[in-house]
Amino acid sequence: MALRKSPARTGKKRSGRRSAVTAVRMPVLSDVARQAEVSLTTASRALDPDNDHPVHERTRARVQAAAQLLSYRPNPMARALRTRRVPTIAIVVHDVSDPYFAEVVRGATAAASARGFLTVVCSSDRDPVTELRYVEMLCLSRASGVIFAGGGLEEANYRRAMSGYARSIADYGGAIVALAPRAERWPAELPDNRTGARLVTEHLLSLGHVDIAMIGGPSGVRTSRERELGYSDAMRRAGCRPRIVASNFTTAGGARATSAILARGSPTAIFAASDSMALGALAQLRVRGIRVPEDISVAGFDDVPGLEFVHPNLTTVHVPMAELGAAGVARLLNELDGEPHSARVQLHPVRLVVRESTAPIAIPARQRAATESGRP
Amino acid sequence: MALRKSPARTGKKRSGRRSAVTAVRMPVLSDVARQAEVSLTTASRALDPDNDHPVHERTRARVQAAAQLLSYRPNPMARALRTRRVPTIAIVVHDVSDPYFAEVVRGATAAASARGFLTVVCSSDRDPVTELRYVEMLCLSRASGVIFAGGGLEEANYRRAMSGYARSIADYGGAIVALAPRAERWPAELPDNRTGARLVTEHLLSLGHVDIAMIGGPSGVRTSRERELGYSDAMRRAGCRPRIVASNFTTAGGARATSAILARGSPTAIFAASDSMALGALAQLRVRGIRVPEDISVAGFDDVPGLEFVHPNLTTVHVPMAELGAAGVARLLNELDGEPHSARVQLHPVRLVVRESTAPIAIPARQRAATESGRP
DNA sequence: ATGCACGTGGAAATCCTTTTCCGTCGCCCG
DNA sequence: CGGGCGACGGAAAAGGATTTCCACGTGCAT
Repeated sequence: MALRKSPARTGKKRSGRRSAVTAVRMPVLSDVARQAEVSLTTASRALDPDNDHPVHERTRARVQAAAQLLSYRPNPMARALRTRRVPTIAIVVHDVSDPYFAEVVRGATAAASARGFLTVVCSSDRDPVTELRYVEMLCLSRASGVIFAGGGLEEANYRRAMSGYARSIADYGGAIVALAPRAERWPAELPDNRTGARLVTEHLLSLGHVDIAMIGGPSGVRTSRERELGYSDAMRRAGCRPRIVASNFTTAGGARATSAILARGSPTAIFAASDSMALGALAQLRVRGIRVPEDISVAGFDDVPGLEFVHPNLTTVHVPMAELGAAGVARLLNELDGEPHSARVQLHPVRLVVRESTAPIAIPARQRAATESGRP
Repeated sequence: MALRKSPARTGKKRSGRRSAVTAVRMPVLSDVARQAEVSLTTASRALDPDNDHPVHERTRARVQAAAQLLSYRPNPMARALRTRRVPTIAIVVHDVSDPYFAEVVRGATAAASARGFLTVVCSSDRDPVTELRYVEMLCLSRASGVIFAGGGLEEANYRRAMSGYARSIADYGGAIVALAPRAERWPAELPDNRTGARLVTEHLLSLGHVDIAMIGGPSGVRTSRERELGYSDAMRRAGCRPRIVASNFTTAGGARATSAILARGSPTAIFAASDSMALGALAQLRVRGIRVPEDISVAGFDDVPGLEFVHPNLTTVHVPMAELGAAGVARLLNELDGEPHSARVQLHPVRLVVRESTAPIAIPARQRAATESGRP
């Protein structure tokens, strides 16, 4: 927990370097007030639409004209100091270059910027310490809200620290929203992971597959668990035995997991808990000369952008990533405004997208016999 | 240019919601001063390693102990108000979900966070208006520095507005760094685009290709121009006629450009000015049943992560994206510290990465005859 | 006429840190 | 011994907006 003191040097060494031609000083509120011949107070009130103190319409117009004339913009730092909150929304992701998070971030920043909020993207690179450091920074700088795009850890120290920060954020009036299932009981906008996994699995089952292996996410991550649950449910309901090997949501991990699966007997279908891993599976199968979908069907999860350019086009579950990000921002703003909140967790529907990588099972006689007798 | 007034509502409506158990107020500097029995001034000086005012070692120790005891952290907003600068670095990209920018951002955020800076990622979605809006926000909030990861526009209004903001940033002591070639004469850390393009082209030429088409970037973007120049140079030096169709750096654009190229006669090799576009080319060639590299060789540019999982593995030019981001941060911090700056533009070497998508030309007799007689 | 409410506007406190300017003390030197 | 200087510490201003009181008039009711 020992954090570095305050490492951010603000470049104070060089103080005399500003451009020679002294630019006209940016106007401040008092300039506006003087120009409009009112007091600071009135100027502030006239310019703040949310302020409910009555200001005569004539006065307000005068002030606004003055502000316009001087092209005044309030100083965000002074405002932040006084209101004890900065109008920025932070998005904490595990990895910016993961296309899933990239999409979420895209949706969130667009929504935030449309409402005049800057967004800070913090990428923890899947390191809990880095993540906690970020969250502390955010606490200190009084970010209006924090959106956790990725799941949390179950580890005790992590959870304790995180709940401390969460309390502190709530104390100063900030809000928190999660976009992935977490142990903490925060407001959440979540994809319907379980249903999605059930849908893919049922799709594969309906194609005649029985031996369907799953590449799961890291254990201890709830998203993994939910997707695995959906898969297991469907499998068991169909009377098939689930078979999961854990991986880490990366393409390389997907490739490795595929090797592991093949080492223990080739299934006829592989369901990866994320598209990245499915891509790894595809690559691994190709180097082994196993055809998809002729020999093995492959399905992913997420429907990250660009999938239409991989071959074969991946069957997957569409998760509305950008929409999730935008919903997170909207939710955050609602919470900040103290509006009567909807249900704590809001589930976003997902849908199965069948493309080329899944096909009806080609049943060699040998294998049919095996599956029929193999389950007494 | 008309920007919305000050849309960031800071949630003032709900003011009485803070948690019932009044959390212990975060300690402020005066608490530390009282605890250590020194004045505010001394406390501030004792805690600031950069301050050169002498403080007795004993006093400093006492203050630091007090700060430790109270677990004091300076309030970033008050500090920012006073120093007129916030310790955040903004990275302006065209598109967060573009893997090229994602990598740059990853490198930059890692470097920045290691130095205690938060990074703001601003994604303009290739819209100049959005980009300008962001830059204005950054100006107002006095970001220490702005890194432009993408290129700028040549359009007059854009350039005028941008140079205004740049001046304003310089005025308050902020710094600007570019990671792509721009018209503005800012400090820059750039990939050696021209050499890279020359290298790929020479590679293709050395494989016997003569009819090499290039998929370029948008015209008016300097990165496009440089890469096109490297290609044209090499082509002309080899006595071959360059042939460029402009696209937009996206995968879809690459696919479209490929169609356009094929419509005007099939080359034996295609060089795309970015990997995204090369991926589009690969996809397009596949749907047309054209084999890579047997029928047509394809090369890209950037070496974005994950390329090892596409088939065939793409020959490309490796651009050190994360390194570029990190270098940008380092450069920015140097500028802020007013250190004697190195050359204004620092070129980062790139290197050719030959993989599977390029191969020696398979010369049908017909074609050889054509190329030999076709150029008198 | 006195009191009260209301609409309007202002003075000053507040947020918290950094920095400028000054004062004190001890010590050395001419 | 007076003056100057260096080391150290403090009071107060600055930074710019928001917000809490308070004041002043006007109109109305008592």
